[in-house]
Amino acid sequence: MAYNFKEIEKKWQDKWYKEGTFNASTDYTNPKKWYGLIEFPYPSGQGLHVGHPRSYTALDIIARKRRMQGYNVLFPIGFDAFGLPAENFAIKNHIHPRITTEKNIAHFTEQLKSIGFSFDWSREINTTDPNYYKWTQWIFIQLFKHGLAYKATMPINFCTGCKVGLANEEVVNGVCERCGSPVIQKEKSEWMLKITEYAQRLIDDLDDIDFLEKIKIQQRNWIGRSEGAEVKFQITGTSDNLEVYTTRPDTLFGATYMVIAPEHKLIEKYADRITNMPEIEEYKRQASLKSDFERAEINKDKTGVEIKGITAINPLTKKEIPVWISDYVLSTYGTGAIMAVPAHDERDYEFAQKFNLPIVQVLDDGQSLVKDGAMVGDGIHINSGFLDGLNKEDAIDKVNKYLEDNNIGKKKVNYKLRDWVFSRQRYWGEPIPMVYCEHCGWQPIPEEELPLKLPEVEDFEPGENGESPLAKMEDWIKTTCPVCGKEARRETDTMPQWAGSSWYFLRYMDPHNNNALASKQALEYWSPVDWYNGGMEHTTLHLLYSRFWHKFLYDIGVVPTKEPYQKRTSHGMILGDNGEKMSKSKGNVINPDDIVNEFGADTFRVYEMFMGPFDQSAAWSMDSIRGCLKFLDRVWNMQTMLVEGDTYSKETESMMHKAIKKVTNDIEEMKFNTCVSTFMTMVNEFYKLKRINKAEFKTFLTLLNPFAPHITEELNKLAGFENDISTYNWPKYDEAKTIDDTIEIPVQVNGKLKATINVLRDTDESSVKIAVYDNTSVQNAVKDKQIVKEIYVKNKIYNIVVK
RNA sequence: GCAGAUGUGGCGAAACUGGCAGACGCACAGGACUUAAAAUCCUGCGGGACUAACCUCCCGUGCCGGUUCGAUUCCGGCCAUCUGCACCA
Repeated sequence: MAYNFKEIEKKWQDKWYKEGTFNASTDYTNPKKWYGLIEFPYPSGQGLHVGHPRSYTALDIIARKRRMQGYNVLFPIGFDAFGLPAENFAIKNHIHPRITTEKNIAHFTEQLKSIGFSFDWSREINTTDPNYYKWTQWIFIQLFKHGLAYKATMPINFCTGCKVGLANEEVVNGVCERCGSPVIQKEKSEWMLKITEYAQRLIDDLDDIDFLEKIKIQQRNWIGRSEGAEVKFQITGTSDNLEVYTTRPDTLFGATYMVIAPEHKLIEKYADRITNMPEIEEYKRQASLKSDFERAEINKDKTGVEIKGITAINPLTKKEIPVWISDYVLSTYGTGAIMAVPAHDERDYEFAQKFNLPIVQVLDDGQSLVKDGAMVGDGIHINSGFLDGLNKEDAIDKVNKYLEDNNIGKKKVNYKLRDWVFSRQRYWGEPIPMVYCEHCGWQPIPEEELPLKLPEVEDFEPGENGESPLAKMEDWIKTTCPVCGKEARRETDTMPQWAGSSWYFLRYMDPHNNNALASKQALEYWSPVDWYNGGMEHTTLHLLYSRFWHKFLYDIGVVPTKEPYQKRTSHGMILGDNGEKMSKSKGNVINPDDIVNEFGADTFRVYEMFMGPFDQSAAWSMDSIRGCLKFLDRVWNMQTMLVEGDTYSKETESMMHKAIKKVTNDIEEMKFNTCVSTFMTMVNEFYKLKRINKAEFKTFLTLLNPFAPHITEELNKLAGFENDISTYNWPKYDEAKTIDDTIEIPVQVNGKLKATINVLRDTDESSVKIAVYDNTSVQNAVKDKQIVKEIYVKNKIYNIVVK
C-alpha cells in the first residue's frame, strides 16, 4: 500500500499557511527566541534550483525542532529581486523587469510552499519594493554622511560592441559573452564604500562569533592583513619620491629595480622626461584589455617595459636603479608600485631573468646560493650593510627604525581588501539617492523624500557611453539642490545587488514598519540572527559586505549588536547526475517541481538530507531518491502494526533513548544524513518485531517530523493522537538508558583483530584479561610467541603485542 | 597565480577526542508471495587465496614516507578533482 502523498501534502500545507501555524510571535516576553536565516533567493526565470531546498530544509528542520523545544522562532523568507538577468531579459524582449520579477516571485512562492517549509510568510520581503529599498537608500545616505561613501575613478569592463558596462561574469575570454566584441577597461567615476576602514574590526570580531573555521580563515585571507613598511625611493634628479609597500623591508639592500603598475600616475606626471612613451602607451593599452584576475593567471610569462628617462635611488645602497612597468604589479594593492628583490621573490626573479636585471642575494640560508630560482625562505642577512648577520625579525625591526629615523619610510599595516565599488550603470537596481550641484557638490536627497523611486522607462538599453538607462531621463535627472536650491542633477547609476542583501535580515524582524528599518524592540528582541546558513561562495563578498553594514549601523546606534550573525554554516552544492554543476547547456538540470510531483515533498526533503554530508557537494541520483520514497512507504505501513502501549517496550527501550539522543545531537551538528540512517534502522527494527506501540510510534513520528512533516502529521492523526505534532514537545531521553550493560571488546594481536569478547561495562583489567586468554582464537594467535606488551583501554579494546 | 575544500566497495556514504573499516541506502543476486510481472517481505553482498561447506589466512580508506601497541583519523612530501577570486547571485 503506497501512500497518497499528493493529497496529504496539499492538505497540511493548506492548513499551515491558512492558519499561520509557523508565524513568529510578536509577543516578546518569551525569553527563548531563535532566529534562523537562509539566503533569500534571487527569483530567476528558471525557477527554484534543487540546491535551494537543501539549505532551506536544513534550517527548516532546526526551526521545527526549536519550536518543539519551546522557542519563539523567526524563520522568514523573501526575495532578492534586483539584478542583471531580469534587466538583460528586458533589453531583449522589451518586458519591464518588474513584470518578469513579479511573475518569477509568484512561481517561486508556489514552489517553496509545495515543499512545506515552515516559513513565516506574513513577513515576506522583496528588495525591489519601494517600501523596502527606501531603507536601503536611507542606509546609503547615512554612510555618505559619515564619510564612508565617496566618488572615485575606477576601471569597469566595457563592451566596445554593446557600449555597455559588463559584469565580470559577462566577459568570457576577454570578449563580451553576448556580442563577442572585445571588452576593454574603461575609467568611470563611481561611488565607493569604505569597507577598508572596517578591515581590522572585521578580522578581530570573528573571534566572538561561531562561524565555521574555514569561513573565518577565508575571510581573514580575503581581508589579507599584512605588516610591512612603506618606503620612499627618490626619483633621480627630482625631490619627488616613488613610494612602495613591502612586507620585507629587511631585503631592501637587494632591491635592484622597481616596477610600477601600468595605471600608475607617475607616468603621466613625468611624461615629458620619458623617452619611450609610445612603447609605454602601447603596453598600457594591452594591459587595459586584461582584468586583474587574467593578469595574475596568464602571467606565467612575465611582460614589461622599462621606463626610459626615469630612474630611482635605493635609499640604502644609494645606487641608481631602473624603473619598469609590468602588469604583474596591481594598481589596487599597496601603492601600485614595488621594489623588486629578485634574489628572494619568485615573481621578481622570473622578471629579472627575462629582462637581464641584476640579482643581489641578501639572505643566506646556510646551504645554497641562488641556483634555479629565488631563495624565499628566512635566512641570515648578507650584503646588507648594517643588517648583516641578523635574522629576519631583528633585521625588520632595525631597518624600520632606520627608515623612520631618516624619514625614508615607516611601518605600515596593509590589507588586500579593497573598497567596495558601489555604482552600476544599470536600470534594475536601487537609485542612488544623491544629486550633484555645481555649488554644493554631491548632496543626499532629504530623507523625507525617500524612497527615491525608480522611474518608469521605455527603453532599457544603456546610453552611448555605457551610462545607466536612467541617464536618458532628462526630466527625472533635473532637480534642485537640497542645500542651495539651485539647479542640480541626479545620480543616474544604481546600486549593486549586494546592497539589498546587506541588511535584509533586519527587515524581517519588523517588515511593515514605515518609520524605521525596524523598531527598536524588534531589533532588541530578535538580534542577532542565531543561525545563518548559506553557500561558501558568499563567504567573502555578501558575508563581509553585510558584516560591514551591520557594524556601521551599530556605530550609529541603529542596531544593538556588533555582529549580525551569531553562527554561520554552509551547505555543499548539488551537482547533476554526471557530477558536474547543473546547467541548461549541459542538460543535467533537475526541476524541483518534477521531483515533488513524482515523489512528493517529504521524499524530496528526506533525500536531500540523506544524499551526503551537508557541507559537501553531492551528485543527484534518481535511484537513491526512490530509496527514500520506499523508506516513507515503510513508515506509512507501520500503522498496520500499531499496538497499544503508553511506555516503550522492553525490546525497544534502549534503541528509543539512543535514537532520541542521536537525532537530537546530529541535527545540531547538521549531520542530517546520519539522522535519516537512524530512522531507517529504527524502521528495520520495528519490522523485525512486527509491531510498534503507540508510545514508540509517537516518539518516532515526532523525531521524523522536521524531516518529513506532512506524512508524520497525517500518521499522527490516523493513530488517533489528538493534537498536531507541531504542538508537541521535543522527545527527551534518559542518558542512563542509552548506556549498554554489556560491551563487546575487540581483541587484537599486533593490531589485527583476532576475536571479540563480551564483558560487563567497566570490568577491571584483570577480569578482562582472564576472558581474553580464555578465547581459543586468542590462544592460537599467541601460541609459541613471546608476549611483549598488553594494552587495555577500558570498555574499548584489548591489544596484545607479540614477537 | 592566490585562497578554501575533497579523495573510503560497483555507486551515495558511516566510523563521537587515534581503538572491530564499510552502519544506512542504491544497484546487484537468491528466496517467499503471484497464473505472471510490478510492488511488498526475507536473505546475501569490499577484493583475493584455501575449502564441498564452515574454518582460516592475506590485501584494502588517492600515492610515498613518518609517529604509535594500534592511523580513514596525527605529521611531512606528492598526485588528482571541485569551488571562489571583488560588476553573477
